Amino acid sequence: MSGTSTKDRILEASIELFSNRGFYGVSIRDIAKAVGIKESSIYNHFKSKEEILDTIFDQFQTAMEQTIPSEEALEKALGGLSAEDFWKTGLMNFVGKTQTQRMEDISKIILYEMFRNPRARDLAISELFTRQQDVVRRVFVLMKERGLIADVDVDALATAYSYTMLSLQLEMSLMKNWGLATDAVLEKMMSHIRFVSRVAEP
Amino acid sequence: MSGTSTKDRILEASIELFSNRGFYGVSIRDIAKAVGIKESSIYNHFKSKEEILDTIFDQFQTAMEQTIPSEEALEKALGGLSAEDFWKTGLMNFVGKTQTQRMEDISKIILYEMFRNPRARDLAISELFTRQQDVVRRVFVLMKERGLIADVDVDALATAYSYTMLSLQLEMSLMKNWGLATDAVLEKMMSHIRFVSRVAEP
DNA sequence: TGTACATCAGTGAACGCGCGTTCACTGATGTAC
DNA sequence: TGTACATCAGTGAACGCGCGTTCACTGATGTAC
Repeated sequence: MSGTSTKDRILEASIELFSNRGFYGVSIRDIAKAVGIKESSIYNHFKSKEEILDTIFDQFQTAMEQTIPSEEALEKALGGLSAEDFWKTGLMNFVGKTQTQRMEDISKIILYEMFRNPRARDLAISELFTRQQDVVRRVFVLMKERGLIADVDVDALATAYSYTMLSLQLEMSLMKNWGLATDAVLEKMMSHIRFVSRVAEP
Repeated sequence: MSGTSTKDRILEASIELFSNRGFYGVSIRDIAKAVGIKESSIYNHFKSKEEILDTIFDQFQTAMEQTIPSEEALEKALGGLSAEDFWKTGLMNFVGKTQTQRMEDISKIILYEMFRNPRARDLAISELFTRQQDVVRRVFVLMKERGLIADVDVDALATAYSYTMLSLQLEMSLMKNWGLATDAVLEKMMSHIRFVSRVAEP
């Protein structure tokens, strides 16, 4: 299986290390040790340390672009759910999925590096800030069409929803990082969903 | 004047450098060059590079604790303003003040380091996440007492307001960092204030 | 007032160390005939 | 089937470099008598 090639193992280890200590806090020797090879072997798979980061960003971007839901997918996901239940279901899927751990780690790397790495900056703007808000906005538009929410400003509603969630995700990520309890943050997320749903009630 | 002592100049330069390149991205030689002294001179003022960071965090914490407004100060600031005008005034003060540039830079350092530095983690939780929300909550309580806002859940309202602003401040900080236009982010802030005010209208 | 001494910020040279990267190599595996 | 050769992942040793920090020093300023 291709999932266990040395190249992939280098990427896995790098994501885990970079997300905890930042790109500059991790050495090629750290990565090699985590993979179980010698540092010179890394260069059989990547031209430089920078290229490892680039490859991680490439994979993230591809994965994010593939997760943009189509209009049909959104309608199907919404199904017969109320606004509140829809967001709660989405949140539980997000929290429960182990698959998102990888994406969460890469998001952390992007937040780390966005102030000095132009690629990370672009990904932060397009994927973390803009994309998330955009999907949320499309869902609210759909909900409005179906009469699930009142005739409110969907842009402002999407900002209030997604930007709050972004901060809460950051706080959640920080808690997890240090092994602290995440209950309070999760409760804040649920409470925020209830609040936004109530505010937009038809 | 004490503001131009070598020690203070080292702190100033460190804040500027750390906030742009992170603690590990800046060397003692970088700091010395920015101040205009030799690297060995740094050690006449600080025991180690780590101690510079600690001192910066100390100053930040002291400054933050001094800016907790008293109940009287809040009442006075609210004056006869409407909810919307109060927040807009606060935002313009925040954006306009050059004095906050320093605090903004240190906030950036804290966000940078909070995943690996325990002190930064504690400051992030207490000063960036909790404190801001708490002051906002107190303002909403006051507004509710005066009938300026409806009988809504002030905790949820404070979360929606302050956590959204936190993300927007992060986005603003990113834009400024790269010399990109901040108009769109500022407009999002204003629009969010209008939205929250409308939502809580009595 | 002048002299002797203490204090203190700044300096230049050096230290040991970990960094990213290179390179000649080894040994296993695949391919051609 | 066996032999010759190419390919390729992994290795150990070494490189030049920048890092944080130390240390003996210098020269200016302050203090005591």
